[in-house]
Amino acid sequence: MSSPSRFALALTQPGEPNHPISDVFMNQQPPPQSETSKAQDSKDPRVARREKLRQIEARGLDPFGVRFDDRTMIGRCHQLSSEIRWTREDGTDVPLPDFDDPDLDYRQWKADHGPGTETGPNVRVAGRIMLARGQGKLIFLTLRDWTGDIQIFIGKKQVGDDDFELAKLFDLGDLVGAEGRLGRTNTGELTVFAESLFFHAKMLEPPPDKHAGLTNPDLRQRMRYADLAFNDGVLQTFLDRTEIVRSIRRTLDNEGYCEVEGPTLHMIAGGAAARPFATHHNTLDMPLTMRIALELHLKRLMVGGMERVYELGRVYRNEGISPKHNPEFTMLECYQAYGDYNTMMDLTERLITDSIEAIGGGLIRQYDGKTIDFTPPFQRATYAELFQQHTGVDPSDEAAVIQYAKQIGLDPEDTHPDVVRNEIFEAKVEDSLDGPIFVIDYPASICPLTKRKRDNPAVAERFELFILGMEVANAYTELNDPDLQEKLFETQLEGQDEEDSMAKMDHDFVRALRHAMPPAGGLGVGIDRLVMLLTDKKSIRDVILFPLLRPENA
RNA sequence: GAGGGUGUAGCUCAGUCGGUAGAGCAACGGACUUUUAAUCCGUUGGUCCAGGGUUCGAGUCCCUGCACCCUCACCA
Repeated sequence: MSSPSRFALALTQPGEPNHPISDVFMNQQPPPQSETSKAQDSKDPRVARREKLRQIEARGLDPFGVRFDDRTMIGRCHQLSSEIRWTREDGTDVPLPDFDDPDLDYRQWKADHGPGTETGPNVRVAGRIMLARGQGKLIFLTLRDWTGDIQIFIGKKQVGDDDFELAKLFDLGDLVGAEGRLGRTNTGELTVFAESLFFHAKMLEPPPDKHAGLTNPDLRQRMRYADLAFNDGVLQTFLDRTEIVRSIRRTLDNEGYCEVEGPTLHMIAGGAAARPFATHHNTLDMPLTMRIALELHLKRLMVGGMERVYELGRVYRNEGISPKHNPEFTMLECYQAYGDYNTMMDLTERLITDSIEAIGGGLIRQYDGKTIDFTPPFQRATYAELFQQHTGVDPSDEAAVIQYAKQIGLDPEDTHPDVVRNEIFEAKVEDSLDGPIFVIDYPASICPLTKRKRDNPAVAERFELFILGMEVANAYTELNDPDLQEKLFETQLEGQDEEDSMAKMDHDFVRALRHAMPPAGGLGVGIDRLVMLLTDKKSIRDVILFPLLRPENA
């Protein structure tokens, strides 16, 4: 976080002038007693922080601050550094040296070019104290807001005895403010030379290790606020996630899509194969499930005339937790009337390349030490081709497929041949798909919501996008034939448990299709996995702010 | 669900063969007006995840439980 964030909007802050807290806040109340005063508490760093809080109050300041207007965001300070001038006594400006040069000795440079004076714009910054270096009657702080870090110079002579006493009550993690001139220290570091100080909020808990941060993964997830505040890059990852989601909305909005909000409580958890969370409505005395997909309601809307429609929202699947699975996760589903799965392939590429543009870093990216080239068009290959390539077995040769399944330890008995094929595909092909690659044309019987190819009803017009073995997107030419849909809902594939089936009878959905849904392409994207890939994060928990955890031990 | 790993100071981590509980950072006291994870001197700080067992003696060995991580299974 030492470089300014690309969250450009945050660099300016609306507001009115305000006043140092000492002018507007006079707290005459006695300081509150700390909750406990047991002997062992003297060992606890929290006690020292409570004591400083009391002393801040005793100085007539609110240890939890007041409004602070006309703030200069720290990223903006870095931009304003170009306004720093070095003026000789004769009034001429000397161009400043290159402060990025690690060998620069600014003290020497000033001696060589002086005598003169450095001037710079006045700024008012606020943020969290990340580092503090005391040096007698001097204190250096490293202050961080969400646009970057900057150093604050606090000299006893410069801020006065009063503010210097206040600065001695600062702890790592406190939120403070400073007003003063922007300039450079002898080493050339951009610095706010404080003339007055402000106190905004006391951190009463001890901060994590100032260098290592909070590394305990359990604590990082339970105390995400501390993870965000003290671990480098965490905030940026989540800001990147926001940028990716914004970009996806922008891309779809620009293409004329309309965003909607479907119900999250479903009577029938359809649209995907997954176990749902069960819940209950009391007044209606009715069992309900949390949605596992967005699909069936968005298609109902296409029947109603929403020709380009999408929803970007949370779905819930009551299944295992792993580095790639969280019980609730974010899906995008979008549907385009009169399109097909090829339409959605092109759209998928635009959604991803636009997202990359939004967070920067280029189309060729690193993930876990591997390189992913997102330059479109992405590779395309059929399911059957890849099957043949990776297994050496012709997927249309049923006997050979069964033979191969037994060979790799699968049990093909009483199981539909397409399910067997797919188990082989998942076991032997998916993991080696580095991609980005569109796998197209799936066996029809495992795709009950997908239109079949006109010339080959055994194949469904479906693709999945794989990147480094991870399924990122899934799309169909949507099945809009109500009679076939009803039939597919009735067909339970052999060897498949009911809860594993995507085909759950939904009479209302079939009735909707009977009102005529236009031929359409539909796409689903796992947003969390896309964010993982674009931000180089190995665990879905690193891109979900508050992943599901077991309750904390008391 | 199975296997493996981890759990020690506020944080990050050592802890040998079973023999008085350690370091760095943070905190507290002191020196220092251009530092950069500031430095230097000094001090304080422990339910060794929980419970049980073996033992003269357990952070260490054994059993049970809990939490987290990893791999696998499940899960498009």
